[in-house]
Amino acid sequence: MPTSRKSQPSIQDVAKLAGVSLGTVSNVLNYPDRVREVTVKKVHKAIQQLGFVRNDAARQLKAGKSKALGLIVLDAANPFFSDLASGAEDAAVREGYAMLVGNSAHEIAREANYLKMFSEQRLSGVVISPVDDAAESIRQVRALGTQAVLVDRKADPALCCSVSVDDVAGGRLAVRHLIEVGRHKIAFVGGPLDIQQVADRLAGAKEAARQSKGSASLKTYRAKAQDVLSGREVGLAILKEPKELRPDAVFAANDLLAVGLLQAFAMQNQIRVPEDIALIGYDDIDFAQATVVPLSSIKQPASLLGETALEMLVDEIENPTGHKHRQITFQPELVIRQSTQS
Amino acid sequence: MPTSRKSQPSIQDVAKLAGVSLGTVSNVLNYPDRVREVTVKKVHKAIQQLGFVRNDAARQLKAGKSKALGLIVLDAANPFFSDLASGAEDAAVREGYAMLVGNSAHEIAREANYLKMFSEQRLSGVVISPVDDAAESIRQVRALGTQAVLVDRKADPALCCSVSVDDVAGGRLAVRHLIEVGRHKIAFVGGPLDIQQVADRLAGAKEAARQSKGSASLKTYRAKAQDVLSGREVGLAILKEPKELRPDAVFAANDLLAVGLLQAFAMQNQIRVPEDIALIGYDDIDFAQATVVPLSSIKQPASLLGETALEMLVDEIENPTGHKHRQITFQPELVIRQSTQS
DNA sequence: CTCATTTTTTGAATCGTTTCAATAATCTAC
DNA sequence: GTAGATTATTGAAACGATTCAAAAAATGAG
Repeated sequence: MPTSRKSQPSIQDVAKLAGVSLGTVSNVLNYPDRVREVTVKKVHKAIQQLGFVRNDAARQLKAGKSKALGLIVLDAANPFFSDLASGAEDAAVREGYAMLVGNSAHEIAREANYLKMFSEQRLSGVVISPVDDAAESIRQVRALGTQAVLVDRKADPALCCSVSVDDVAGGRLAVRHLIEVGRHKIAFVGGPLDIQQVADRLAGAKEAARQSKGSASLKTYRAKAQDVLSGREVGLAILKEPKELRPDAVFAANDLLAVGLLQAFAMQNQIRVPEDIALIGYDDIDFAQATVVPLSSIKQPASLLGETALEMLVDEIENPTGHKHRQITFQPELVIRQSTQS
Repeated sequence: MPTSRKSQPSIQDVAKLAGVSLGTVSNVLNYPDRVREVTVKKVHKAIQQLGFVRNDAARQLKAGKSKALGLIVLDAANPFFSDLASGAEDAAVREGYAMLVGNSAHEIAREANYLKMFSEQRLSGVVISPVDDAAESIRQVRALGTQAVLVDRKADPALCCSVSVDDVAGGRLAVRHLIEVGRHKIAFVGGPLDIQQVADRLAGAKEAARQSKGSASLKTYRAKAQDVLSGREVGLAILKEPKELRPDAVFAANDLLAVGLLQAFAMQNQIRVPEDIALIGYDDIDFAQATVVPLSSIKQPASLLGETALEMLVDEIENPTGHKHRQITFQPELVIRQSTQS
């Protein structure tokens, strides 16, 4: 049986073989109880024989809309976002939707590209953790009747729903904890400050430092990106500083950075964690508790974020009248492990 | 400007507004140099004004095939597969294809569901790390003219291309290394043995043990799944054994399991790694070097696997005559870190 | 067996593109 | 100024499913 080169069978072919009209085949596929049982059987047999598979493009063209949802995440390699995605995916399947995932990798062009793709495919809705503030993109997508929900980022209530975590509170929690365990020279290590999440965490950190009434200082180290490698780079830079100038505590804007810092500190064996430098991360990814020194972290309910966002999206799609945009904000949670215990 | 409820503008509407025929609009979209520049401008203006977005369903219906590829991975939460996926995605973008990713989570039903979805969407091709041997599914997808390539699993050369890593060699490398550093009572910790990768790694491990001429024994611990949690469970089970019966080395079928084992050992502080038990994992994920005790591992070129698979797929699609199925096998590599150094 | 009612089945029209042969417009050379 | 060549534009047909009003078949009541 050579791979058949001829074009694939259509509903017409099935109808002919089964000896019924094409309308009937369509009914068998979509409303089986409108069709007599003998007929259903005949049609199924023909479908089997021809290896017929529904052409989704034709179906969607007629329907005008696809029963699929999109998700665009900032960084697919970050476990925080895989968790978020899997929460969203489970919810989508539960609600009877398929789900397409795109990875913008913090690049506006890639994000735009996915949005365009999703628009062209006439998806019913999109959950997006936006690179920038995305207001314009959202408005455009909306104009096409594609609903949108922001995740991991607060939205303008006039614009759309959003599900986020209070990053300012998270930053405050982290630094307040470092101060409580007796540290004074605190460093913040974070990626580009035009990432809203990073800026917010820094703002919270600054606030906590301010509230210490001068007992704690906060210095900022810029990381190139939000990954392990960048963390390691900053770690090596800190190692190069004279001992007395080094911070005695570091708050990393996410766990990947914290892991990188830890690697650098451990690699050279010159800085002990937490004795010389206490270290706290953000996200509480699964690996945080398995690191050289188990990592304290600020926990975000990643999977719940995805799930909630998806459910708001489905509500907006299925109940367009009477839907009101809501901004849900979860509170982060401090998880203390060895890296901040003296 | 309220979210317009009326149906979206079509190429017809654009044509009318621009005062040209619909064929011309189509040409502007697809073959701009066939159209006079003034006309192009008129049309673009109309597109802008109406906020026209191409309907992909209609386009695909006409084309009969979509310029998108699919990827189905076994476990999206495993960094090995995120790396593989990102390698594949980069290659896809480079070749001018879009890419849809599905996560089968080791469940045959989910895999089948994605395959069906992909078939209905008439994707040009699919890269799949199959749950089972997938021969039947592949044949079916093929019958529809969708090309397929297996990844992380060797395929029957008569069936399709595949890109994999020699897991037997990997298992051998791991156990041989454990023996070389002086261990004798070796344990293999792995998920269900009907996962081919696990079975192969075990086979390699057994072979290495056999070659030691009785100096090393191999005991197998079954893990429920291939994740951190299951690893921790097995770790706790090992902790419960009387000291003298415990293995002095463990080979975990992947790094997630190894991380879990490490957590269990460290948590109770009763087993020192590597002094009491040497530990080696598999995959060499990014986190392996950041664990409590940096983890020795067997490195697989994850991103390269994805990239290569995708390129074979594209070759098969764009050059169907003259394409010959190939089975590429990469060799794994031993990475020694502290967890196996006495 | 007939008429009324209900259940099945039919097939033309539709969705929004792309394609392509036919036509129109423009350019070139003399 | 015009025939001939070239370039630009046109619009009907096609892709394959779904829909729905109308026709046909089955069922029921008398």
